Amino acid sequence: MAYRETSRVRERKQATRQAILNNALRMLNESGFSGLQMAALARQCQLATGTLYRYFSSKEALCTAVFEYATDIEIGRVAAQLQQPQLTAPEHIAAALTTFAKRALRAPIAAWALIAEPVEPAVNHARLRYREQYATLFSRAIDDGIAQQSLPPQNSTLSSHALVGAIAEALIGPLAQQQPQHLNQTIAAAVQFCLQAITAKPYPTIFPDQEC
Amino acid sequence: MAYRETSRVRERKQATRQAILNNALRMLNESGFSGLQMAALARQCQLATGTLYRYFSSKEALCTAVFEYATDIEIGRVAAQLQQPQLTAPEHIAAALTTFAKRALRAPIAAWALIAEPVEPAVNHARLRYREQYATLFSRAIDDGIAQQSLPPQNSTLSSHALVGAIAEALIGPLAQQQPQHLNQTIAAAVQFCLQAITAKPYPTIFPDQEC
DNA sequence: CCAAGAAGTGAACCATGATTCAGTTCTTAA
DNA sequence: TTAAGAACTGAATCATGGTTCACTTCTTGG
Repeated sequence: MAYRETSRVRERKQATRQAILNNALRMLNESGFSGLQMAALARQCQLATGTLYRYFSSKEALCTAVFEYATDIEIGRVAAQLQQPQLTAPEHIAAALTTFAKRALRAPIAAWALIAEPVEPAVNHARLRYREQYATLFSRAIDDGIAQQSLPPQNSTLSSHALVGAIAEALIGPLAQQQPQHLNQTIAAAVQFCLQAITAKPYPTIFPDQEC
Repeated sequence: MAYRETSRVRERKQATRQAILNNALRMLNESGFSGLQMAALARQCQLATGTLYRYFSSKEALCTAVFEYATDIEIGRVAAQLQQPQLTAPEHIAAALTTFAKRALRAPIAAWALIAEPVEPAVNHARLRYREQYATLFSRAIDDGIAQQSLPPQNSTLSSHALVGAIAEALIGPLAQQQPQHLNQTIAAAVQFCLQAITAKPYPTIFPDQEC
């Protein structure tokens, strides 16, 4: 035997892998998963198509990796807001939602790709984990608030999902096309909407038992 | 000349067109737009593939028509709840959100297709109209509530989008997998969340001016 | 320097699924 | 009954885009 992988090679491969992910993330920002094509990606990376398959066994695997890579970044930013010392739970949540919203507006296509674009089953598992992570982050913050009595008792899991949904829909959809100078107000209003939902005293349950 | 379209033929064509839409809607319910394939649809309709193209110029046109057909049904149901006499605005909205939620849970794939599945540009225009219609319905109801003082002043457009987003995310995502016997409670909780958001007295604006 | 083993290449291949079109069948008015 | 004009058919065609693989180039221990 005459060849054995050395650390120099290992690092170069690691760098290539990272470059692939970075380029894929850029493409994700430009056109979502559906615009992420193997041939185009290879060109971006100055690699041959086949080479991509030495790093990822399939497009699905690549997408999953990109998804997780992007996710880790996003989740990290939001988590950081929730960990600032000296803030109450509502303040934490307001800060986190604002970060979520600002980042989503800055990279709307990627945000949509992470949140809503339908993808292969394997990528969808990654998405479920992503949502789960958000849900966990927010629901933990809500539970903290309940414990320290800065928030009223509530189903924190449901609230956390609803929070993310409200922000996402309010910002990603048609409203996101509006003038940039109004965006901050829109974000503030959406955050306010969310805070009202979680801080208000329980609204008497209305459950019209209609058929539908 | 010996042939001229008669009303009998016109009606038969109309029926065929409707049958295509109905079958397409059923397929949409089973597997979303991505599972809506021309050959399979033709088989369902007992027609040849080519015949579909006599009724719709392309798959995109067909999808758009199906989208609008499905949309009209959904919007109609929600609108009906908002028009019940003798109810206050919060009651109207609770009823409408409940209907929205129940229907979404009964046909989750179609709901996801209408709300989130990425589609051709033309279909996307239809989706924007769809969201716009929802937004209009709810924002009008909110405006009514503000006028009759059953709701506090607020940005009704934003609130309406956030309402739909909160319900959709709370119900379409992971939560929808839960046991059916808990669904009603989940719906009630999500509706309560929404009502708290729109009925609460304004929460002092927090707008952390962080970078993100 | 050499040979073994990897990594890299990209044109060819393949799968999927929309679209077409030449031929067939149906409908109608004369 | 007949012929003009539609409507219908479905196999063939086309487009897209992921995946493969025979071949070339690089890396490394001896």
